Amino acid sequence: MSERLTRQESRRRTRERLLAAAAELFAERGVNGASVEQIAERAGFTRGAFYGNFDGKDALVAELLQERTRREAEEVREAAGGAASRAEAFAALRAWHRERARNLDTWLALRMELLLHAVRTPELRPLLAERERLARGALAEGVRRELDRDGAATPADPAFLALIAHALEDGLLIQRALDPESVGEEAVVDAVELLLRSWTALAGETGEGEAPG
Amino acid sequence: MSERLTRQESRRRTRERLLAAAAELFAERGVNGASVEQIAERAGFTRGAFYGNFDGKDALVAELLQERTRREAEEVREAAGGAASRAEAFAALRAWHRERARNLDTWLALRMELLLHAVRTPELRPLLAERERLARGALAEGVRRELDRDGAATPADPAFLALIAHALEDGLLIQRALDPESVGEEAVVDAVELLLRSWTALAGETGEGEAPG
DNA sequence: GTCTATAAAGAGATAGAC
DNA sequence: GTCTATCTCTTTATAGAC
Repeated sequence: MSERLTRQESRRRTRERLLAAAAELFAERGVNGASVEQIAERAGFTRGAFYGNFDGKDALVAELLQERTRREAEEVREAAGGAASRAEAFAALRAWHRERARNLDTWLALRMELLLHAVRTPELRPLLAERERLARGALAEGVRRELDRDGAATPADPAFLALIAHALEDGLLIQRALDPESVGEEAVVDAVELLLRSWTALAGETGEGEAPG
Repeated sequence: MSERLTRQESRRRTRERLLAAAAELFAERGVNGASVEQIAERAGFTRGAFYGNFDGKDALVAELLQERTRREAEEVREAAGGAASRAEAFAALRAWHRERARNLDTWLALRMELLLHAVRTPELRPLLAERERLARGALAEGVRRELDRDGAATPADPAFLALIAHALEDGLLIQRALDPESVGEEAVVDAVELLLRSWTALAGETGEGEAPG
């Protein structure tokens, strides 16, 4: 029985190495630009091992997408859990984005590759959509809390404010990837902070304590 | 001489049809997923015509990227030119985005394909970066004008506000492509309007007539 | 300028040995 | 489970006819 577990474990490790190699190559050369042979080779195997563990490239892509989506969803849950104060929340956000800024091109390329794949593969779309909804939901909770802390009413549907904040991540990272000179490393966090401040101001102006939506 | 013009004209038309076919296929199947033969066939030719007009697929991609970039830069210039009132400006923006929303998937996929290609091709990056700078510059002008109209000071560097508004386009379109249920057709325009209103509020609160950065 | 034919390389996938 | 060998199809690119 312990031998069986070892075999399962070995299989799991091989699959993981193949998935990691695929992620690298997809970022570098695109999903279509990376061949099965290149993926297997970077993982330290040959094509035989690949086909022994995956039904084909499409199956691997689908699994990679699921893996990354699940991992990101977990990170969102963790991030939403911690952070008692506003300062803490922003410190965490800053750390998170500094890490991401370090290998922006790689990370963004992979996200966009998987995203394009999902947009073109109807059965995978709900998976991505669910992850995005989750992230926006957590953000909406945070926005509501922050505005509450200031005693301000929410100046618009919190879900819409969260959508704006969330969408800004992709948008600003794209701008930075194209033109690093014009977009600072901390643009995302700076922008979210500015938005929160301005929404607080807007809420104060629109009427204290009013609660729309 | 008129014969020469005719030949030039004919060549130009062929190249344009090839470029248009390539744009369609890149959006549908990705740059790497679309073969030269498929491109030529959709344009109504064979591979021979393709290689008679382009040095290869890479050359066509580079040219497509330049063409699309130039066209978008022109649109930005036109949009920046017209629009006397705020209402006019938003009406134009709304029309523009309604049109874009109609074939969102196609448009976004092509933009992201070209964007990925540019990120991976160092010599093409400045081209894209320039176009983005131009768009942000025009937006910055618009933001400044709108806030001025309200007699409000600009609550932050107008370039940064413009960056936020501009980045939101990509970000929100991505969210809508993944999850149309949760993101309205007019999300982009609605968001920009909300941002303008909240920045006005923030400026009023921070101190009337102050002009930072 | 565009077509047909073809060379040469690369891709995904399977079979059989170990 | 992984490797080597092999099949088949697709791809890029070139040459030569028209």
